[in-house]
This record gives sequence, C-alpha cells and structure tokens, in this order.
Amino acid sequence: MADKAKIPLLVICGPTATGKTGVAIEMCKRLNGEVIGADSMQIYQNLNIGTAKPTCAEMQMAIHHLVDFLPPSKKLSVADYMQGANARIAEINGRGKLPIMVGGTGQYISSVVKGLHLTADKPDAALRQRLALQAETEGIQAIYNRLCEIDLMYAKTLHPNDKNRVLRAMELYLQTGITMSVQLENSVPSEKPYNDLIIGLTYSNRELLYENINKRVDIMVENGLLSEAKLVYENQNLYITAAQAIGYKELFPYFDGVMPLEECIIKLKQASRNYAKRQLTWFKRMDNINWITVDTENAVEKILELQGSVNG
RNA sequence: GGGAGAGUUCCCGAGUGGCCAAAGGGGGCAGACUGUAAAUCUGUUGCGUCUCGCUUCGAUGGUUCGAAUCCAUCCUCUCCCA
Repeated sequence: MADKAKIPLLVICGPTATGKTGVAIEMCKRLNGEVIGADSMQIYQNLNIGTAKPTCAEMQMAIHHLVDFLPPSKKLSVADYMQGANARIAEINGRGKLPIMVGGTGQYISSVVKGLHLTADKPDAALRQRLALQAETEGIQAIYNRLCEIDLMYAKTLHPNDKNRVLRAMELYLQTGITMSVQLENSVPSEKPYNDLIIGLTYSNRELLYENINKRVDIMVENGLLSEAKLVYENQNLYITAAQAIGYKELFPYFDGVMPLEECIIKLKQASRNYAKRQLTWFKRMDNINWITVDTENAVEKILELQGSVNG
C-alpha cells in the first residue's frame, strides 16, 4: 500500500463558529497529536479576540503551530504557509505524533492537501504597486485586455472585474515568464503528499450556523473586541492584513464617529455570516471531505471512528 | 380637532399613464478561487406547463384601449399646529 508510506494528516476544517478549536484540542489528547493552524488571521500576534484564536488556556492543552507567531506588520503568502505547514507536519510525525491541521482558510488547506508546487518567485512589492497603479489609471479592463494577449486561456476563466486575480496573473507572468494556465497545469502533483483524513464541521441547517455566528460576535464584544479593534484602527499602517480582517474594519466607522456602535456590530455579524457562506462554498468543492453536523453528532467520537477505519 | 405627507416585491428605496414583474442597494440562495484569501469576484432572486401565460406596488371601487402611476372612499403610519 503506497498510502502506508505517507505521513498521516488529520484535517479539521469548516466555516467559522463550528467549534473547530475545541474539537482539535480533544483530538490531540485522544490521538496524541499537535495542532497546525490553517487560519490566515490567527497567525498574527495581538489579534486574539477578533480572530477567535485559541485562548492561552487552550494553547496550553495542546501544542499549537503556526498560530500567534507573526508580527502583524508581516505578510505570509500561501507559499510561506505551505512551507511552514509541511515542515511542521514532518517534524510532528518525526516525534511519533499525529499532525492535525485545523482552520477555516480553505486556500491554505487545499494547497497543503494537494501538495501544490508553486513557483520559486517571491512577492515583488514594487511590481505589485506598479500594476495596482496601472489598474487605477487605465482601468482594470485595460489590464484584463493585456492579460488576454498573454494568456487567453486563463483570462477566459476570470471575470474582468476580478482585480486581484487579473493583477496576480499579470504579476506572475511579468516576474517569471510563466503564464497562469501553465502554472495551473504544472502545480498539481499526480499523487497527494499525505495520507489525509479530512473532516468538515458544520451545522445541520444554515440558520443554526448564522445564529451561532451572531452569538459569537456578541461574546467577542463582551470580551473586549473594541480595544483590540482600536489598536488595529490606530495602527493601520502596521496592521496591514489585519485591517482587512472581519472584526476590525467593520468597527472603523464607529471610531471615525460616523456610525453608531450597534450598527457596526450588525454589519460585523453580517460580514461574518457572508464569510461563513464563502467558506462553505470552498469546502463543499473539496474532495474527500467527511462532514459532521456538530449540533446532531458527537464530532470527537465520529472522528475517532473514521480515523480507526483509515488506520485499520 | 385642524394641517402636511407617506404606504412599492424579503428589507431599504426609485418609479408619477403604455418601453414595469417594476432601477439601484441590502439580504437570501448558488458559484468561482494556485503567492493580498477574514481578500477578490460572478450569477440568481413573484408564480407557472417559462421566447408565452398568470398574480403583484395598503384596501375597495372608478376613469381609461391601457393604471404602481389619475379620481373617490376607506385603513394604517409619520410629522406639524392645537
């Protein structure tokens, strides 16, 4: 069996507010594991409440990697994340323990599970800035037209309004000479790198999910979200990525004095619900995901069951 | 009690005789996603036997070939004067 040679990897994903953190810690205890965070915001230091980062007490209960380690002024690319995660997976396995990847950032999870081969280039801030400026002065449509000349196949799959992707495709080509469609073709290995078991946590109905998200936002506010958001608000030049995270930017109008707090909180709940929907769309598309509805099933027991059948 | 105004599709809101099943936004639902991803973007959203038919714009009745739009009465709400 080829799979026996691969490192086992338990993945726990799903939309926000489904209890991933708690389940992960319990799985660490039961399966002798360590957590590798797969969350693009929990990686940052000082962003605790708004990102629903595991608490100090929770971090004590299980070893956590790639959580709370990066200064908010730094950026972490998907490639950086993959490198970090792959290294941790190997290390944990080397210690005879089970790596458990936990988080809600679908892109991180898919990339690691598929074992994508990304190009060797590093982000080039100057180039990125130049392209952004061009998009602003000439309009994104003009850039899109240029992309059509370079890589029509990929351009066809994009909507011209999708600024981020249009610009990234241009950036990739200008920096490496590789078109995105070539990169897409070359990046997926024929075999997955890990012997993975992927668990998706969700609720049996959408309403319940949304209710829990709303409740959790209220709890965040009670726990002092405001002062954390204020820190981000006052240091937007440093907290670049955090300033776009849900939980902070929605409160900025309150700090600006143009919107009452209650209204900002309503917007924050809304943004969180919309985000959960996007997460769900991502995870639904992934192969081999074992869904557990946390309101009707015992997630821990069910994972143990699935884990047993994989190993057996 | 007197005066002014408003009631539009899940919500906000445009529409003031035909081009209106009704702009736009929000929400919902669905989708995309390869180095910004908690980002970025797309589609759809009265009903049906769906290139056509049916029912909608507070209610009822009327004018008209034709009404969300005009008239009458009624109901509800807001504001101003008492």
